[in-house]
Parts: sequence; structure tokens; C-alpha cells
Amino acid sequence: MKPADATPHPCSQCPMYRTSVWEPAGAGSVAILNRGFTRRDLQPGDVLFAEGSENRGVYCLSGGLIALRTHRDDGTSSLLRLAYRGDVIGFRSFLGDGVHRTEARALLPSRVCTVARHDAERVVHASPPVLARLAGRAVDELDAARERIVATMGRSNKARLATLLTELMERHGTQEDGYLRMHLPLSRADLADLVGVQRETVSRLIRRLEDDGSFHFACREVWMRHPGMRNRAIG
Amino acid sequence: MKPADATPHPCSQCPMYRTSVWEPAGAGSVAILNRGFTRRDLQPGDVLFAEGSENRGVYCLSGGLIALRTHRDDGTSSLLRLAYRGDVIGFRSFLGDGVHRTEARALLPSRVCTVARHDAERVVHASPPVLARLAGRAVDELDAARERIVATMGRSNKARLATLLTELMERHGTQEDGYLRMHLPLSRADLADLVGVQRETVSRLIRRLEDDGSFHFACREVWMRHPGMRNRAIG
DNA sequence: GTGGCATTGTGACGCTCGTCAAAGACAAGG
DNA sequence: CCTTGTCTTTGACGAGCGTCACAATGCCAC
Repeated sequence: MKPADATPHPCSQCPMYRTSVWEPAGAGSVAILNRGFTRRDLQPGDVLFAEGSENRGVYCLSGGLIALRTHRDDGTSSLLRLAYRGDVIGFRSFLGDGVHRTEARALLPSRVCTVARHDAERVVHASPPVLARLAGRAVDELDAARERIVATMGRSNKARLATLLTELMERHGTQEDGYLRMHLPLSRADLADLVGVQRETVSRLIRRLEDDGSFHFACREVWMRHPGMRNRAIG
Repeated sequence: MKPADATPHPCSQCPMYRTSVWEPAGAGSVAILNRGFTRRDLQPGDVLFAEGSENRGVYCLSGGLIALRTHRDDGTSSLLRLAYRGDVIGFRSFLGDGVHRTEARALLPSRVCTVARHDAERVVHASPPVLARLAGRAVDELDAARERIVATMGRSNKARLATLLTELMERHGTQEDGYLRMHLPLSRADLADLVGVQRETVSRLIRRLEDDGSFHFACREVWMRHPGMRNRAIG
């Protein structure tokens, strides 16, 4: 039989390996991981899992952008979270009741690493530190949700939209002679969900941000004044 | 030496024992639990832990009512959660970075069972199912926070206040010739925090609920029409 | 009782946002 | 080309809410 280090950890080549939830898996768990590990590429619009469906595994996003939404009975939906590289999704239903309460849909071409549910359960059972990391992810999500609640009560819609755009710019923006520029990965309706207002209001908030000179919009193209360059307007 | 069952589980007499996070503790962990287990009674206004303080343990509420708040830099605060009997608090910082992000303050006379942090860590290490239950609690909190976000976007302030009052009535109300009556454990400011509006708006929402005939208020005394008795007004 | 102090209710005002409606922009498909 | 559907913007209107101000109430210590 080969020594244990002959079966490398499936995430060992991943840039997010150090903070991966699977990183603490013991030697025995690595074999399970390798068996239950699959990769999948998603195109924009592809659904990784549907709301109400049964959990089939724990997903780790190795690249791209995935939106987690809930749908209300009146047909409207709420965008609850954006997942980027290194984020783990599906752990809520994995740790909880086994049923997804959100829909995961790709907004950009994305790649997810999946550990099938049964194998994930075995790994968690054999390597409790993996469970501890999953719990840590749950706490992070809880913090984010509470931060959103607090921000809703304490800051104006315009300020929250500006913050959201700044965060998006950090992830999707590119430098362009003094400005930051990005192609918005979100529709106006999605922006509205994240800020907590109606679509039309987002249009008006965008207009007011442009009036302030901090942003310039052309459909989904956005220019933003570099942080620190507060004296020049855009456009 | 006595057999293992000579040291009973410290929660074994608790009405919430079956769902307690400590219930799955193994025989060895029970000894640790008994050593690190303390009870504490809180009076209204007493602070169990302060925002920004270091986690000193995991707290299980065996009775009463505790409010978890965050404070913003402008001096205002947000009431994030109400904890009742059986709820576990302090696990966020225990599972996370070790620093409380909320303040826990008793609203009613309360009793908390505490497992000191060091001992809790040893128990979790020795009995992974305990960690799984803590993770489950984190997921529950996450669900509650997301539910609140979704409700904020999808329902009117008046409807959310009515829902909140109904939930409070279920816990604090007593039957009174066809009505439910309770003494509100929350100030108007706290109600405002939970609904997500200003204090004055709560006063006006209350007036509108009274105009509808569904509630009657006298300071902190509240009467509510019994669910199903929709034909009679109150007052 | 009296004097603070916190809590609560009320009024006025202005702004923001939700809602409804309509029109333009754009891509996909026939 | 036109049609269709989706996304986005704009306008008009009204209701609701935040803000400020002030009065009323209740509570507690003295």
C-alpha cells in the first residue's frame, strides 16, 4: 500500500486551499474527498441548486459569481447574497434541515467544486475540524446578514447603493486613467434587491449619484472616481 | 471509582435537555461540563456580556428574556434578536473570532446556564456532535436574519409590527375573556428597532392598528383579538 | 409632596419611496 | 425587415416615513 501522502488533497492546488473548509481533512478523509470530489462549470443563468430542493453536497466556488436568491409567494425574489471565489455555498442546508432555502444561479461563468453530501458527511464525521470551519462559515454569513440589517436601519438608500457599487468595483473594476471602470454583473432589479428598494428607485438613486459626481453610468458600464480623488467629477 | 453514570449530565433536569447543545456530550465530556458549569440569575437591565468584550463561554437561557443589541458609532442601537428559554447565546463569538459583536442585556428576570469558554472548547473537541448542534444553532440564526431581511422588503411596516406583536403575544400573553393580553416586555424604541422604523413611527403604526380594531394599547398593556375572532373590535 | 429623568404621544413639514403608466433601448428569433 | 420580450428610464401622483419640536405621562429619589 502506498504511503498516505501519495493521495494528494483534492484542494491542494486551489489558491484558496489554506482557508478551505476541507483543508483540515485528515489522511483518511482525503481519500473520501478524492472519491466524492467533482468539478462543474456553470454558464450565466445556470442553476446550481433550486429553492426547495434537497441538499446534494457542499459547493466551493473556485471562480466566477453566483447569486443566492429566495422567492416569495407573490412571485418576487430577493437577492440574499453574492458568492465569489473561495466562498462555500450549500452549507446551510447541509448543516441544517437538508433543504435549500435559496436558489443558486450563476451570474458569470463559474466553476464549483462539489463534495457529494454523503461523502461530506463522512468527512465531517471523521475530521471534526472540517465541521468547525463550516460552522465558521455559517457565522460569517450570520455576520453579513446582521450587518445588512443594521445598515438598512442606519444608512440611507443612496449611501448603501454607493457602498454596494464600491464593493462591486473592488471585485470587478479595472483601472482606467484615474477612474475605476466595471461591467456591472447585476441587473437593476438585483441591485434593488441588495439595497432593499424597488427597481425604479434604483434608477433614481443612480441619477442622484451621478449628480453628485461620484459615479457615471452607461447601462451596465460604470465609472467611479478613485477613492481619494474626491475633487473631480465624472463625465 | 464510581461508574460513569454517577455523574449526571448537568442539563439532565433541564426541560430543554433533549434539544440542548450539550446533550450529545459523551461520558468524558460530562465531567468537564460539570466542572465548568455555572448558573446565574439576571435582573432586568443586567448585562450578560458587552459588545466588543471577549467571549467567556457559551450561555444557555433557561428562562426569562434577553435582548441582543449592536451599537452604532452615532450612539443609536439596533435590537437584533430576542432570546427565550432554550436559546443559546454567545455561540457566535465562541465559534467565530472570540469577540462579542452584540450586547446581551436582560429584559426580564432571567437565568442563564454558562459553560466557561475553555471547558466548552474541550467539550466540543471531545464530542463533535456538540459542535454540530452549535452549528445548527448558527444556521437557525442565519435563517432568522434572512427571514427578517426578506420580510423588510416584502411586507409593510404595519404588517410587520402586527406580526411582531402577535409573536410576542404568543410568548407573553394570557387569555382574558376572549382577548389575549400581555405586558409588553419591550419599549417603543425596541419595537421600532425590530420593525426597522423610528420610534415616532411606531406610535403612529400602533394608532393605525388600533383604528383597525385588531389591537388595543394602554402604555405597555396590550390587548389583541383572539386569532379567529375577526368580527369584533377591541375597545 | 417636588424635582429630575426617561418614555411616550402628537403635530407639522418635507422628502423619499412605492405605484402605476408609458416609452425607449436592446437582443433574440422568425 | 418586423415582432417579441426583457431591461431600463422617466414622469406623475400620493402615501408613508424621518425629522424636529413640544407636551404629556410615569417613575423614582429625595
